Amino acid sequence: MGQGEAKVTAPAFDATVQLFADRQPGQPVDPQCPVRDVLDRIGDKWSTLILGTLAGGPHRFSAVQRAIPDISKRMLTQTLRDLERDGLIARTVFPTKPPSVEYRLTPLGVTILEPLTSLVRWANQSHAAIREARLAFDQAS
Amino acid sequence: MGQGEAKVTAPAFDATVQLFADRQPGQPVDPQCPVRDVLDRIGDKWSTLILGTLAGGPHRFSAVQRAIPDISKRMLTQTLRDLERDGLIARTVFPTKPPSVEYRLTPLGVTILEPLTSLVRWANQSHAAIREARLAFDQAS
DNA sequence: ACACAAGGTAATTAAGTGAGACCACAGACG
DNA sequence: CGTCTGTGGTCTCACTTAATTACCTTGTGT
Repeated sequence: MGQGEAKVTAPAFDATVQLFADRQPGQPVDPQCPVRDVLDRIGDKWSTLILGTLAGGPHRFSAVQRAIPDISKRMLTQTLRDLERDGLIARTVFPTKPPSVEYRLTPLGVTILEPLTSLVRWANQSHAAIREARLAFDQAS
Repeated sequence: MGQGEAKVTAPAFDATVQLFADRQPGQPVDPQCPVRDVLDRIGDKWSTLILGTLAGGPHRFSAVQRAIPDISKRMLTQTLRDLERDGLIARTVFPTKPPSVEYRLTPLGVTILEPLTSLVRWANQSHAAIREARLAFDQAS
């Protein structure tokens, strides 16, 4: 075996395969390839929700927490820091009476909204089909 | 406070905000919204890599494992099952001499390639900038 | 009988996540 | 004066989930 397994069923797939980890068929995946790196970051539980919130404009710490009520302060702090470290959001401290902190998307952070929106659109469109598939799968168990 | 924080800085953001969890500003996020549901699934360590592999055509279990060498059999089995449960991939058993199993994308699974490719393209384009930002952030610690 | 491979499961361990106490600072209240 | 509130966090601990290592089952060629 090993020959003729990976038959391309549509030309559009070629581009996708090339984009994924830019590897040759049969070659191992680079563990530090951009795809894995990025998906590890935005694939967590909160990053996309925070990015989606900040897409609506700058928010203060407590404002983000109000927008996403079921996030704990610990996770909010950590996720914000991770996003800041990756250059997707910027943190600005204002020396007001009680010091307030504002978070906003950087230009780089803005650029991720497009692919993210594309994924969100797919999620909304496909959610019903996915739930059906789950139901059918669970009944056949 | 609470007023005027979420100032929209560009019209494109509106659509994004609407897509995210289809919530009103100030309203809490639905914990079961499609976005969270989908991102929980494809946001894990291996799903996207498997989808990217199967984008190149049907693969047998061991072929997927060869394509992604650093995945354990346990995770490969589980991720394949989860993707099958969600209707993104189909599992077909062939009663050959040693019974072989083939995994392939379903029509629904094919439709996720487009948004996913969009994200992968962003990852490749932005990886350098992200690594720079990380370096700068870590030096300023 | 023996090694070997495909496909999968069981048990163990590492990582992610959450709840809540605590801190520093300033101002308002009593 | 001493306490209370609000902001933007940090810290520790317990818990839930993800992920790795190690084993099992079935068939097959030698």
